[in-house]
Amino acid sequence: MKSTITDVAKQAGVSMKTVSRVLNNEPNVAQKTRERVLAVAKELRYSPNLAARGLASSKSYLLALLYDNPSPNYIANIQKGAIDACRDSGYHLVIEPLNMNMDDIGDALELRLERLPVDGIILTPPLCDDENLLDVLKRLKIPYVPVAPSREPDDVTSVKMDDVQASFEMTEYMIRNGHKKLGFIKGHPEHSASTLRYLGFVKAVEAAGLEVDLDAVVDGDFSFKSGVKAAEVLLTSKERPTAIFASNDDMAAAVVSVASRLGISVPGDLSVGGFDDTPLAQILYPQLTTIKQPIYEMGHMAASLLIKPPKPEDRLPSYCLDHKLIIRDSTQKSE
Amino acid sequence: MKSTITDVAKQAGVSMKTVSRVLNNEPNVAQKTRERVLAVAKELRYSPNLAARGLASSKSYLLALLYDNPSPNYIANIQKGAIDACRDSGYHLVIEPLNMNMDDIGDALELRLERLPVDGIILTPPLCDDENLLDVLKRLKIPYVPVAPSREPDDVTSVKMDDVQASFEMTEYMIRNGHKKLGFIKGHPEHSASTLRYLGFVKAVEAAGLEVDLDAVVDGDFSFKSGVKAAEVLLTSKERPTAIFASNDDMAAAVVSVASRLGISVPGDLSVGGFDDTPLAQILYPQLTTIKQPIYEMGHMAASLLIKPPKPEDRLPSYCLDHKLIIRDSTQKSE
DNA sequence: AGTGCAATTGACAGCGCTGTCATTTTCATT
DNA sequence: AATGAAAATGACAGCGCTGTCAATTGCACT
Repeated sequence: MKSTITDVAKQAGVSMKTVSRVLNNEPNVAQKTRERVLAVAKELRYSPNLAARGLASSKSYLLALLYDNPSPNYIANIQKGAIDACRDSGYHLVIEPLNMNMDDIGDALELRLERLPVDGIILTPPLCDDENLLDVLKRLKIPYVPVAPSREPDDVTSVKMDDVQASFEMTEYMIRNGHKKLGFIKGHPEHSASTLRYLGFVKAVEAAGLEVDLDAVVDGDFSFKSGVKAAEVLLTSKERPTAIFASNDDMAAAVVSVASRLGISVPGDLSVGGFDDTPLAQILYPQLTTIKQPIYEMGHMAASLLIKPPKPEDRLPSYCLDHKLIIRDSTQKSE
Repeated sequence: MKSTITDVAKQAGVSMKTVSRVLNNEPNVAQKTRERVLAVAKELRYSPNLAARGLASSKSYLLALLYDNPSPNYIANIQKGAIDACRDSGYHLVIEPLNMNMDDIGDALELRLERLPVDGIILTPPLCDDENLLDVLKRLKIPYVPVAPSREPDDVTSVKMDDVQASFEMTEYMIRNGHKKLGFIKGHPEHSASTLRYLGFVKAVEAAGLEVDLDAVVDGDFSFKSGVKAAEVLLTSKERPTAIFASNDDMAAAVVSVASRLGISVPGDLSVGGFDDTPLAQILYPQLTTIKQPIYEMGHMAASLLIKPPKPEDRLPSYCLDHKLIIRDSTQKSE
């Protein structure tokens, strides 16, 4: 039989309210009382009834993760991070896939929120840049945290990574390995990350006193297919690069595939770098050198910020989390 | 201001209880009354307070999805199916990643369930075969639906697909295309699907009056790497197969990759079939002919079964959902 | 010992809904 | 028109918790 707060109160010889105070970490409880209550609660394996709590406090103890991201991997990691953050705080995560292409996405969200009011929302890209959505959330006054938004809103805290710096590091790593002829494959032009990653590449090249060879910078759109096209251009040009940095793993995989078809050995004749550290990066042969985004960490941080918002005075406009350059087998020193 | 059931009751000129009955589709309400209440509810944009409902009815209107599956794609699809099923019934889905390798997985689950009691649980593989977990669920008397379990429990309804039949169809398709020398790459020996898929292959070969060439049946473990090894064996043997059926897409991708390295053209010289229809299957060049599992559908069905359990008299031991043979570019007629 | 103030504790209502059971209405049948 | 059973409706308590506010206790200081 599940025990209630009343059971704990009786057993500990205090009032329900005091038990409630202890369980919610409210101040003004004598240390001794607090310990006794905690001990009894543990003994009785008490855990509060979420519905009752929610009803009384008009909180839901629920966070929602909104997404419309084609990458299951990205979503899975964000989810995991958010769930882990929720777990210790008695919160839970509900997930809400949303379809970007529907015309009335704002209404759809509003309807969902009416049915299931949540205490906060995690917005993942590309949803975090949708004006309709943001308007609805502001109007409904629901706290939210955008993950990796294009433009940082000035009124809410967001969570992100530094694409420019990551891209800089990958490029610098290649240059440090003696590569001078560098190729770059851009991402989808409408994706803000594309610009940033290219920027980091340019910065690193220039920082090394080299020059960006614009003929070796090719457009792509993050798809494997576009990577194939780009790789064909780069690998059949007369001044073939010795290293190619693709803006994501799918395109990097395409480079490896095209190289293999053309009899160019990776990493012997060509180093290849990707971005994202998708499962693909380890499936491939050779395994891809790539950038691991702090996806899990961003999910974790976003949830934490919603559960325990920092005081207004030490609110940061955004939290930038650490990425990691993962060196695997697709890159090596230039001969 | 959010409206309550009382508002609707007043506006419709009935009692709260009648409104409640209408909203819960209970019988014994005059058709006229029902319509009136529904109209008012719509007008007021009323939607019930989940917490209050849960508290009063001691139901949670929450379903949990338990998983420890390395494939984000699989999970994402199950989730999507389950969520869509929940959406129309006022249910919501919370997700619970669980770690198979922890020693006290049963306790961990029990703890979670104490904190967040749910009305039902969807168990995905490989969790659905864990005795500890099943014991806990039975003891706690929480309804659950296993998805694609190895052994069908006799007391609960499960949801699955027909691996044997799917595998049979792929093989038959290859044979129908004139292939006589067929290679097969097995899956992980401890995964029940491996056996079933191999069985379907054997059945189809024999049904066609052919014989299974055991030299062309190679072990694998579902990983890309194991696929590479298997492909090397198959493609360098003197009696090279004209078609290879790999037990999953990762291994099929490995076959394509090895073939390309060896100068064997796919599908010109070699047809390749996979299983799962992972995103990889479409990323690859050529795109993989494969089997699409009804993952979304299984998630949907599992949730539906929990939300609205069939009457005991027409309970089925399991629901087998339709897979689909997806013919893409990695297979063609044998010359 | 007496005073005042802060720290601690408790009594109680009520969050929005559903379950129970009593009451009223409807309607086929005599 | 009278009767009875079934259908429709409503009154009310109470689910388990927290917010409000009042009551009590502890303690430093006269």
